Amino acid sequence: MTENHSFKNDKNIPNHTIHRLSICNRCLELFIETEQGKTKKTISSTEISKITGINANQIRKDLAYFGEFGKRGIGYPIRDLHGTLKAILGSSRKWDIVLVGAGNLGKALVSYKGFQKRGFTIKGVFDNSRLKIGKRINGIEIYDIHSLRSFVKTNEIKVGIIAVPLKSAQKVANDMVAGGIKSILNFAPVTIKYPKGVKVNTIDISIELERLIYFLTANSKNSS
Amino acid sequence: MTENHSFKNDKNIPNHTIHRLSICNRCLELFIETEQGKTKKTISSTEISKITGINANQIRKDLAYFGEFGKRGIGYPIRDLHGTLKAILGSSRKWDIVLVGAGNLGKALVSYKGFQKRGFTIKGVFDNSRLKIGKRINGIEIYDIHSLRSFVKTNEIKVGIIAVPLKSAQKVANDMVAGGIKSILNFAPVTIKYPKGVKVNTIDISIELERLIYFLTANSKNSS
DNA sequence: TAGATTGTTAATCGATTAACAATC
DNA sequence: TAGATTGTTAATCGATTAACAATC
Repeated sequence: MTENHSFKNDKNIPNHTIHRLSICNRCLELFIETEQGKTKKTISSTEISKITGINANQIRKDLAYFGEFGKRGIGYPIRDLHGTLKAILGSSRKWDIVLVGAGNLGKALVSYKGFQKRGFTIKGVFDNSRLKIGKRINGIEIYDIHSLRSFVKTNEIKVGIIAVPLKSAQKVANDMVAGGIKSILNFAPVTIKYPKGVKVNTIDISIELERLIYFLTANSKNSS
Repeated sequence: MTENHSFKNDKNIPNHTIHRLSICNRCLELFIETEQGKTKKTISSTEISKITGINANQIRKDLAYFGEFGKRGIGYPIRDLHGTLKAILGSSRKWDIVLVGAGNLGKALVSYKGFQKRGFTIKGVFDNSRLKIGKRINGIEIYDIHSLRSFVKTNEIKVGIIAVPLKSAQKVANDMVAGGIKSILNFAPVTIKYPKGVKVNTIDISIELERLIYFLTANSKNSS
């Protein structure tokens, strides 16, 4: 069932729009599986606002960048909207990815179920430890880090995840880019340098905690 | 060696400022440990810009919200600046946290070394599985999820991490808030509802990947 | 027709970048 | 004094919110 969910994409899409649409997509997905969602045919921006926490005006605006998907006075057809969002976000396609680092975090990521759901398949896990190379986690073989570059190239992989200690993160990123990877999700707490045409998204867990902490301390001073 | 790194905090601090200062803090920390960093006494905003990738004007502006830490014509005294940043970000204090969910991700987080470095101590891990309760990961005992609320209350814990499947995430968040937790880092792919005065930061790994993917697909159309 | 809700324009708000006087 | 670099103001840019005509 390959449906056609076409959308335009001329304008300059604001940075945050994609993030919000991703959240809408996720919430819609969950909503469709509820009792209510099974029977409901359309959903309004106000209702989407309620389940996502995103301002309704903004939802309409974000969607409008890609086309007109709703009916005035009615709302958006739920299932169609979900299909469109998936198409916009590229999660209707399948994406092969590589994961570097078979430590605790790497293992957790390999067994993370959310990936399959959104069309991501881990094609190979890489590590530099003799003790790990050749073994398997979750059925996926751990390869020697030295073969990363050629593996990426021959399999034409465009997406990579870095889950190694900070000292080796930049080196891994370089290898990924050399092999042709364009999108990197980095969990190492370093600022990665990369050429134009490549995008790196760093998730630093400590930094995320620090942001929360700042809020705590700031609030204890001037409780707003 | 409890130094005094005072700073003012009257103004309304932009949202992104804290995130950027966190990155500066991390990069400065790494820089101090390099050969160059060991001897260097001061650092300019341009130099910080180079190691962080953040615009130099912005770095100066971000710092200016909290005080005057540099000398015109000279730059910022490296070690002092680092101390000030730690004080601003609250990472010079110790923070006790609880972690809920002893699955793969939970295990990875418990053994994550970055926490200690930034003053976070996991006081307890909680799970609902009979098989896990009573066992230990990394020396930290796994408690029954039912004791979460009272544990948080008696230990006056303000920070919690959610690493459970999406179906139980909201319930866990409610218990945390009921116990007095103010800051929650949530790894479950759901939008958590929470009362005023509490802050929740959700890290959804799939969504982060989707953002990268959008960039890939958008680029293949109009390669800008 | 009346009520609801979209798509879009206008108004507001906030964040980033540029520029420069102050000063080491 | 000349060069460097801060702290801060002004200019620009972008994102969010409000408002409303179009229309189901």
